[in-house]
Amino acid sequence: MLIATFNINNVNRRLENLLAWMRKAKPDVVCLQELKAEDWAFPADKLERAGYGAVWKGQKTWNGVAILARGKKPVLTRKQLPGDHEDGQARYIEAAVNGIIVASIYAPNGNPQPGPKFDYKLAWLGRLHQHATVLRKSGAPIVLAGDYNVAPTDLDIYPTKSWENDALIQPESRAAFKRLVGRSWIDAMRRMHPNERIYTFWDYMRNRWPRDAGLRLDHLLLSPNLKDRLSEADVDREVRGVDGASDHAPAWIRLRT
DNA sequence: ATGTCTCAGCGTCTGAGA
Repeated sequence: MLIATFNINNVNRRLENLLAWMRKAKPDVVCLQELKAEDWAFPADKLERAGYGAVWKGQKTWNGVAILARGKKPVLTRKQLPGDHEDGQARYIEAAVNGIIVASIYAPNGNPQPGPKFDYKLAWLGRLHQHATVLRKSGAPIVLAGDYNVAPTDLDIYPTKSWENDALIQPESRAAFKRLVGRSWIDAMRRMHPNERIYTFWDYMRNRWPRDAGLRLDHLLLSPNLKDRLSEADVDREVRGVDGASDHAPAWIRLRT
């Protein structure tokens, strides 16, 4: 079973890119982030025609997350992260697919830092940690996939000083991610490629794609009971190079059935 | 400070967010 995460950066603007990649990669499950569409504007009919059922949580202009499943509709279990009733941002959706609980995650960017947006990012990652623990203790197999907006270590960013003050690599951001992963969750990409520089995001600015000046921000965390099923993990980098591409590429894992 | 891209709105540019 192939499970992918893809920050699409506007699902309607880039629907043709998404469908072209899906025809080629044939993922069983796709977690999407940054839909940038309200619920009514989500292209469910077109995805259905491509063979995928979907659950989604949209929002006007910003954020928005979805889970797609080939040949079936995911069974929705949650549409928001617990822990803050005031939080109306569409950054979390969770569903059961093929016996696995899958979450599509879009963590806050957190810039500029320091400031309220950075505080919100750290608090949000803390809430995710709490909820991830609840999920893990349920004993179900779980995949937490999405854009965490954290490059966990210096191996997850090209050698540079340009991002020194950016929320994506601050020690507090990295510590929050590390706490979440803890000793239980498996960072699937790192498990399969312990020492490689692997990126999932290349900023539009400053020629960063042609220079391969990327960051690894999109992660698939597996609950420990999925350890022996993980057979492959990679990034479909070429997707970043096509016309009208998102600034992220799809990251994916393969699980033995 | 800049670079890129996109969208919304007191709109054919500007500010905001990533």
